[in-house]
Amino acid sequence: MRKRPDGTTPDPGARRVTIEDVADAAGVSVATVSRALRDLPNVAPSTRERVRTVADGLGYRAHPHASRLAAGRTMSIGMAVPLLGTWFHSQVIAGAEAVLTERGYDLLLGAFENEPRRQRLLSGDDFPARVDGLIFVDLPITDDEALELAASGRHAVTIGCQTTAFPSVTIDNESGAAMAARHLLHLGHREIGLIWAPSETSLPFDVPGLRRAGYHRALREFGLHIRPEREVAGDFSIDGGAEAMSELLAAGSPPTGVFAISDEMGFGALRMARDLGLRVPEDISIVGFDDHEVSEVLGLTTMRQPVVEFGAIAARALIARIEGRAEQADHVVCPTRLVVRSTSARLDDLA
Amino acid sequence: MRKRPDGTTPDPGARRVTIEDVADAAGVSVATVSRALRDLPNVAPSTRERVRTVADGLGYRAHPHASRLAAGRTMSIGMAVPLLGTWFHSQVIAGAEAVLTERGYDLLLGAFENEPRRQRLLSGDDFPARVDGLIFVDLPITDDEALELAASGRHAVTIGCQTTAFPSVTIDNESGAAMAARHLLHLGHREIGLIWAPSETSLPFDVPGLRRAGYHRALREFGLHIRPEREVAGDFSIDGGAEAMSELLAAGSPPTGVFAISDEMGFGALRMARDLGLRVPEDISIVGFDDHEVSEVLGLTTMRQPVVEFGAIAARALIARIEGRAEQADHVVCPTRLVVRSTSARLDDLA
DNA sequence: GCACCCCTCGCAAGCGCTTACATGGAGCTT
DNA sequence: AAGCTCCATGTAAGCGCTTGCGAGGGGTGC
Repeated sequence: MRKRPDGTTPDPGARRVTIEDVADAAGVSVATVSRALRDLPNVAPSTRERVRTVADGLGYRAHPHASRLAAGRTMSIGMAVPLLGTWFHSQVIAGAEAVLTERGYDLLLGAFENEPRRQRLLSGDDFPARVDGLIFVDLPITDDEALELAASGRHAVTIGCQTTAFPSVTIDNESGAAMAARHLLHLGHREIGLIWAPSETSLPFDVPGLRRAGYHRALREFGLHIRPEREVAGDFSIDGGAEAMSELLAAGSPPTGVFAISDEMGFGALRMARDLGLRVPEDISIVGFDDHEVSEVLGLTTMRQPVVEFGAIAARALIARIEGRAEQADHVVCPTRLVVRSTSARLDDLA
Repeated sequence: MRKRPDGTTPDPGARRVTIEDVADAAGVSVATVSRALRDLPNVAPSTRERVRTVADGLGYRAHPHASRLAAGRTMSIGMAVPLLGTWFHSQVIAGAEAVLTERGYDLLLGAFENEPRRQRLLSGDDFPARVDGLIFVDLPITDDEALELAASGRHAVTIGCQTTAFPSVTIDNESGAAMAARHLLHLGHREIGLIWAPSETSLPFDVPGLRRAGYHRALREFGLHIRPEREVAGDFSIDGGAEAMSELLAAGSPPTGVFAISDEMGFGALRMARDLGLRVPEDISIVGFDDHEVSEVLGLTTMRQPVVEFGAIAARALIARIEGRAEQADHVVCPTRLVVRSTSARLDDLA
């Protein structure tokens, strides 16, 4: 049994194999073991091989916290999302996880549903301190906050928003939304409602705001003017979409087409329209944004965005930064694409 | 500037406030700081207060890896799920995260889409070594594996399956499924198809197998006999459900009611039925299992299970174990409940 | 055959925190 | 007033790994 300086005897069951055990068994120093196992130079091939064999035989694995402490690297990255459990964020997380795991990084997850938690995730000495890098998903972060974080030596990548301090992966929300609205316009619709969400922030990358701007752009292109009563903001959810739809339909002259800035809101809108006795698309057309996996089932016309890719691209860019390569473009803008299904139809087809 | 034994000068920007800085500033030893900040006994109230103030002023936070190394605790728990990005698992994760965060634990996420990764998540010296406890979601784990993990001093809770070694949170899959099938039977259906998934394992808590058994039980209760050609196993996904449905409908005498063992498979079944020109529920009834958030939109009749709760209950039980309390019941079986919507109707109503 | 290199490897000082044990003074007991 | 107990602190040895520095040894060039 291994002696310990403090004289205690470690629990035999719980004792883990340490680098020292490997060193003893291989007849070399711990330093050599460390170097051999991590493919560092200056280790004779034969030694490296022997150490590897011994380590495998003993089932040795470096104690994560110890190596992290000593090396200053954690081999884990932190991911901050506004909400866990939503389709969009799950997909992004899944995309990132696949890449991270493959590269040997662990994924530490955090949600910032309130301001204290947001602070914590941004506070250089807390959450960011325990990981090698961060992926912020739709995190409202000012340029100053980002610069401060960067100045303290942290690596990060943002998804869905953009700062000057870090790489980002986004889509062109405005163009995408314009394309969605144009789809309705091309189908002959002129009374087009918007279901969006309140802009939570005044930051320049406010997603709902950008999509609304795209909708405006398309309307203007067709010489229509913006009618505020045609725009209803709701909760970014199915129920939010349903409520917004009901409000939209309660108006004097209800729209013949509706653009919902997320598929989930679109789902709610669809349900509400049908609950109110409208046929979709015969009486009203609905277009969403995301291409949620269920959209196909519902036949929802939508703008597809490569959600899983967001996570994967961000993870790759982050790792590249951490490992000192900066191969990736700083700001990746992913393509979006209209997927026409059965919730949108020509105005002429109206009964 | 703080001197370092090795003579180097740390990057001023990156230097973090250490416990030593606090000790110096407060005029006490690091030991006292450590004790004061962690509410350990044997610290004079006045000292504790002073240390706290100084620490706050300096913005001190214990370096996570250092304290973990020294204390042996990580204040983080690991969660292993088969897949990231599915609705079910996202919900479970969300439920766990909320509890964990509130209690100050971090969430380390891992997926075990293949066997090497499963091994890694179970290997006492790897993933489990870096956390204080584990939550396994639908992880195929044998009793032996669980006992071995427990013997090496690890804490864990399983969701969706059960071992003798750890607490668990599950539902009564068989009864739930029987209830779903009975719903169709009560509506007068006698030709009932099953869309299930291949049992990946021979473990006793095989979910698809249990749900299938429940379906069998209900049929038997009604004096019907099991017809293997009425059971199609598919991928646990929308497309899997669609394919299974198409196979079911291709048979000579198609069923008038179908029980899909997950809502997502139910979605696919629904889509396929409609694509093939069938009206639901007029021509065929469909019942799912889960109560996915989109099920309401689609009107899918289903068995609801408290998915978010799974995560929350597991997290609480795990923390109780870790912190030496064992207040929670060992094996929690959550209730399920039939939610009748519009995809199921009386057989009489058939045209 | 000698000086010089380069390579492999060991030594030991950390990384920042926790904690067993030692210390010393204040307050009590008798 | 001597002897104890108890509590607040300090001291220092780890936790297990990484890494700068130096040492020794075999090769190479002239």
